[in-house]
Amino acid sequence: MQTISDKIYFNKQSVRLRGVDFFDVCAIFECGQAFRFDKVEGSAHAVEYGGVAHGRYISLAQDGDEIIIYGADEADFYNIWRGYFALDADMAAIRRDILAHSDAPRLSYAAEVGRGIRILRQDAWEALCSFIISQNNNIPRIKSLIRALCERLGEPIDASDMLSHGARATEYTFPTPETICAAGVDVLRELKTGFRAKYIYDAARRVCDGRISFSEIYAAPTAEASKMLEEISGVGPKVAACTLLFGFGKLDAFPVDVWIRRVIEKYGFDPAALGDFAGLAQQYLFYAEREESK
DNA sequence: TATCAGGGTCGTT
DNA sequence: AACGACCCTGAT
Repeated sequence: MQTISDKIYFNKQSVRLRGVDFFDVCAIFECGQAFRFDKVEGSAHAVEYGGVAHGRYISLAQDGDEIIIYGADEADFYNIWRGYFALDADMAAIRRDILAHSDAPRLSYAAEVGRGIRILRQDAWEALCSFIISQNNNIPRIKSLIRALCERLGEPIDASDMLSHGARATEYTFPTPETICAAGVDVLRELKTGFRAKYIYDAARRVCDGRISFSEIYAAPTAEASKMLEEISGVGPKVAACTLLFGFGKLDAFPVDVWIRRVIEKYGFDPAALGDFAGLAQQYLFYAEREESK
């Protein structure tokens, strides 16, 4: 197991890590991989983001190389958050591998801009559903649609002790495929998901009746896993790649979206043969391009 | 107020 | 392989 950080301190409701490198809370949550975390305004820390993942509300604060996870104890840290935040990944080695596969100046630049990005290990169903919603949509609306979906069909979480960390008194889990099946496609329409309603419903149906098997997708190589996901109506190569990258930990998945097309066009960037960690390279390029457009 | 575009995909040529 | 349609809304 890779060294997580120099020191870890556990309290009843928080975990503090010191000496963490390649970890930028702002970049992690602003690079468009997770839609349920928001910046905590008026935080006592330099940066703090709060949100729900794996059925729990937490916030992640950062001051320099010190990270604090609020709302987590030692058991949660080892069972959930160490993996979720990829704290066991050898980022230096991964970055060396990426840069050894391509000497494109734009990539080395973007890898510096996005130095602190980590690919979060999100729940597979949540990732699938979220990136179905993301198609032909903008990030603010994607976030508000997902919030509405969770408030309507998710389970309430008592987050009253996290109010000072950006939580509402009640937060909601991401709804299961079973819940979405039971609710029906009309509920998804009411939430104004538009033409995506039938796609979300089809995905839920296929997961519930076993036509989509997450364990088979996990076991399959990325190209085959993508074909399995593409059986779902409304899932093409891009949504499948995002699902595999963020929900199944397949770091070689390389989502090609409008921003990456732009990078390929503008810089003559060649995305072929980026290696086993192409997905992180994609996040570097995506993040750098979007930051520049602001 | 009007128009464009948004982390794409589908159905039709 | 190319092209328009698609729900709705954030941005200009």
